[in-house]
Amino acid sequence: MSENPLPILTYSEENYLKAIFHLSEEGKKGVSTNDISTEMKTRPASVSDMLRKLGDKSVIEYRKYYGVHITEDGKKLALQTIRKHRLWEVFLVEKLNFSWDEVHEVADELEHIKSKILIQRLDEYLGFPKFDPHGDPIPDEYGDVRSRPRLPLSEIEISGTGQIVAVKDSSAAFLRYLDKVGAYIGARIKVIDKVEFDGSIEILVDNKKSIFMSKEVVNNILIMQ
Amino acid sequence: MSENPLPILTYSEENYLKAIFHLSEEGKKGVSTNDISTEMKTRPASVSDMLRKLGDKSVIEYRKYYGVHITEDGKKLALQTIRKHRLWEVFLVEKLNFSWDEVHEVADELEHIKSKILIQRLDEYLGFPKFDPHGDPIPDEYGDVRSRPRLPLSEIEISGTGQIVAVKDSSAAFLRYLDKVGAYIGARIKVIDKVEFDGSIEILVDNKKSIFMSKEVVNNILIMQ
DNA sequence: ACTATTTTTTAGTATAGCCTAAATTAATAT
DNA sequence: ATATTAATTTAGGCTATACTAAAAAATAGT
Ligand SMILES: [Mn+2]
Ligand SMILES: [Mn+2]
Ligand SMILES: [Mn+2]
Ligand SMILES: [Mn+2]
Repeated sequence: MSENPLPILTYSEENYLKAIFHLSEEGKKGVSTNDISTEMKTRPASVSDMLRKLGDKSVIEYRKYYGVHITEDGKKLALQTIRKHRLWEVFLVEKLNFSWDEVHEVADELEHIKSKILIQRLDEYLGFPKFDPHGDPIPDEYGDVRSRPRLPLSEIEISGTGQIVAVKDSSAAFLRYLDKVGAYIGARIKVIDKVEFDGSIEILVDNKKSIFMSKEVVNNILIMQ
Repeated sequence: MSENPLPILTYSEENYLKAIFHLSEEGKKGVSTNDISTEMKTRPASVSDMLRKLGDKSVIEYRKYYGVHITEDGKKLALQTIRKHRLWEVFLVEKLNFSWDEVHEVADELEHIKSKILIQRLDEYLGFPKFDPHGDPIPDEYGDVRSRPRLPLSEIEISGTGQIVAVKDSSAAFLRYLDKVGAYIGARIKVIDKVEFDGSIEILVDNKKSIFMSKEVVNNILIMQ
């Protein structure tokens, strides 16, 4: 049953693996060198180097020129890092009064602290939260994720209703925009109108405010119906 | 008044500088390459390399073959790292129920997280603590330290009394020994007897238990009278 | 199918941080 | 004062992670 122990990754390898994991989520195809390069803000040549290393450690399957697939071991490790990232985000928001647009960079550093007991105690201290401040599910220590069904706001029909459960984009700019228009995780929305021409829509938030949202915004809000 | 901004140090440079700062505390003389090498568990050749780099960044004064002195900038930076280290230690003990012998390694990682706001909020969240779990003073954000007068238990005369305010050695082995014999920060002690031959002493802790302590132990307990 | 374009990899270089072995300087002991 | 010893630095090498430029492979357009 229990195979070789999971390999130990460097700070940098953890970041690449996390990026590959996230890119794998969208679409079943292999992840391309260029996509990783864009995500990681490094040059493609550096990515090729790193892919060889991650391949050697068996956290990805790497066939030159054909993109990469994450392995089971890779998934476990990526989910551990994601778990830490999201728990720290909860800590920052719930305990240190950070706003949801301030936590990402700091969590990107904190996620690499290596101490099993630290994360267990943190989890306990936070009351075993299931979702982070952006609505993303927090994997348990075995990497199991209880994700709720969710779909982009753009897919909701006119007069359809639902609740904002997560955001796809965690950039400060986007989150501050949401703050400005009064949108937040948990808000109830109703689609009033959809403009086919530009993909924009009009919605009602908490049955109070009517807001126009561009396609870019609408694609990054996730709804549970 | 305000000079050039302080240089940005790498993770490794921060660790070396912190070590140099601590070694500077004991005795006014320059810190030797060998002492740093011992403290950092790296070879002297690696230390020489690093001293050149730290000298280039003006956080130490480096004269080849004559040991190093830390500069004002260096002191400020070292104290910032120490502040972070000790605040995280308080967090781990007070909030996450770590025992005082478990916090050192984790804090040695956490101390490098770069976020001013994080440390300010953490400080506030902890209630602006003045001392860490080992009794060491926590510098404020300007590097000012309000240290209390303290001297090694070995210096207390027979029938002298005092309170344990800090420990010099923060190793798990030493701290667990103190737990075992019922010594802790804040405990009141009275020296019953001193053995000149081996430097050991007999003390009364909280007027209850009589304990024999070796020279090694006695040198690492700090007392306020 | 063949060429043009895009993507990816390789080759070669740089920096940080470590190492060992050799050379150099300082300290010490007679 | 000189010789021996100890401390320190230099030289050269290794690995990790980046980079640019060039080569190679895959893909797209006709
Ligand atoms: Mn990260
Ligand atoms: Mn998040
Ligand atoms: Mn450290
Ligand atoms: Mn401490």
